[in-house]
Amino acid sequence: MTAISNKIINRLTLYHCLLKYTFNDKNFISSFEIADILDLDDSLVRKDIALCGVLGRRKNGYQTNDLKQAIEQTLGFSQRKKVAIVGAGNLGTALVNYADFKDYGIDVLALFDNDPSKIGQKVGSNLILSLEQLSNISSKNNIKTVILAVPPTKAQEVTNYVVKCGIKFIWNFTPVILKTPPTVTIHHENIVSSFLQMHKETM
Amino acid sequence: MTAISNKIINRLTLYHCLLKYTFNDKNFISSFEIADILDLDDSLVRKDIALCGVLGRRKNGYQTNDLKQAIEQTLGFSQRKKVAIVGAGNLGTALVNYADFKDYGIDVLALFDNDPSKIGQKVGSNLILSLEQLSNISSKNNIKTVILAVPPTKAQEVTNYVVKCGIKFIWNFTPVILKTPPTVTIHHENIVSSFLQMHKETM
DNA sequence: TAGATTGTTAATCGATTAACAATC
DNA sequence: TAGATTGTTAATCGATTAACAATC
Repeated sequence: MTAISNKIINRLTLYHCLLKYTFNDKNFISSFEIADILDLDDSLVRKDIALCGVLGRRKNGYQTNDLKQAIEQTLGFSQRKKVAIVGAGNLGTALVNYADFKDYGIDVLALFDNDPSKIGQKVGSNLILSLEQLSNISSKNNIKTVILAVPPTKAQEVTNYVVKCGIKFIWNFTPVILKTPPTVTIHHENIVSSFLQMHKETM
Repeated sequence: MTAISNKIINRLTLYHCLLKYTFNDKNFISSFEIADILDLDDSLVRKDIALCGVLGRRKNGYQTNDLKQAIEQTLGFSQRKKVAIVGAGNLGTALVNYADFKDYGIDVLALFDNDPSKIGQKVGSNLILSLEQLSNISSKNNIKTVILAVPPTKAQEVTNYVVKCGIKFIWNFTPVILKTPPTVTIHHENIVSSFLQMHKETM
């Protein structure tokens, strides 16, 4: 299978948001409506939808339920993705409680920190565990993905450790460019870049 | 001036992270080194750098200080960007305390919520204010940008209100596709899309 | 029917990569 | 000098847009 490009993944999630929140009471939606609200070209929308294997009706557009399910199928929302969060600071604790993750197949199973004063405390229903336990818990639960939300000064050191624990995907919320073996996939979450993109006209 | 593309903005912030955290003790860095660590083509790196107006030395590469400052200049880190956060839930409070914002010129001036039980409480050094006060405070402080971190059910309603208050940029952390007049710039922060991009090989 | 909309091909646009002369 | 690296042009690749026949 040809991997779907990042841009297409991004647009498909936007279509999904539209279907879930904006057009949840409609039966049909056309490529023109989607294109209009998201400021895209209508033929681009049709191509994206064709990629999900959905067929429209010539006069009515696409059935919203079909389309929503097809997007979920294409993006793998029903495949559960087990995740551990490392770093129980502001961001880590916010992400533990991020309710939307569940809808997209992301299950946060554990929250780790190094700080003795935090270990043992609860964040929502999650207990903060000592980072030492990651190795054990990740192998028991087959966790391959870590959300990294530690201070920049600790980022590389903690990365080295989680890689040793067998972690294969690191969603990096620190500003540090991490070095890892080629078998590990890093995804750098560049929150500030996103802000600057919004403001670029004023730069 | 031709606006810099989103992709270039993203790469420039990554180069900046490298200079700030990884190569902060080096005097020179070559396009090959940057390309290697970020898995990019070296000529792409040189083009990006040329865009910032930095000249390298044929044998040594680029001076790290020059390059870092030029990126900051190009991306406008020293222009202060005043921001209000609307929604004092987990995410809103995490973002208020996000220390890195300052380094990029983002000043969070106020935090608003609708919930009477939250209003008046403190988050770090910030007081949670009633959303009714946004109009006043944004016009007094010339705040044109809002970070929207409210529940999906309130997203459009609150958006309508902040637009009425004169807000021109909305950084949308909700999953709802917002409708606004064309004079307002929306930037949809699609956190889950980002995760799915990382995991796409496993889809 | 006439109008709206799909599905898809061809054309265009923009971004990346390859190549290489210049030169420190 | 020889080697490394820039700066930049030309070639390629991929993504978007335009166009339109098919058809409900």
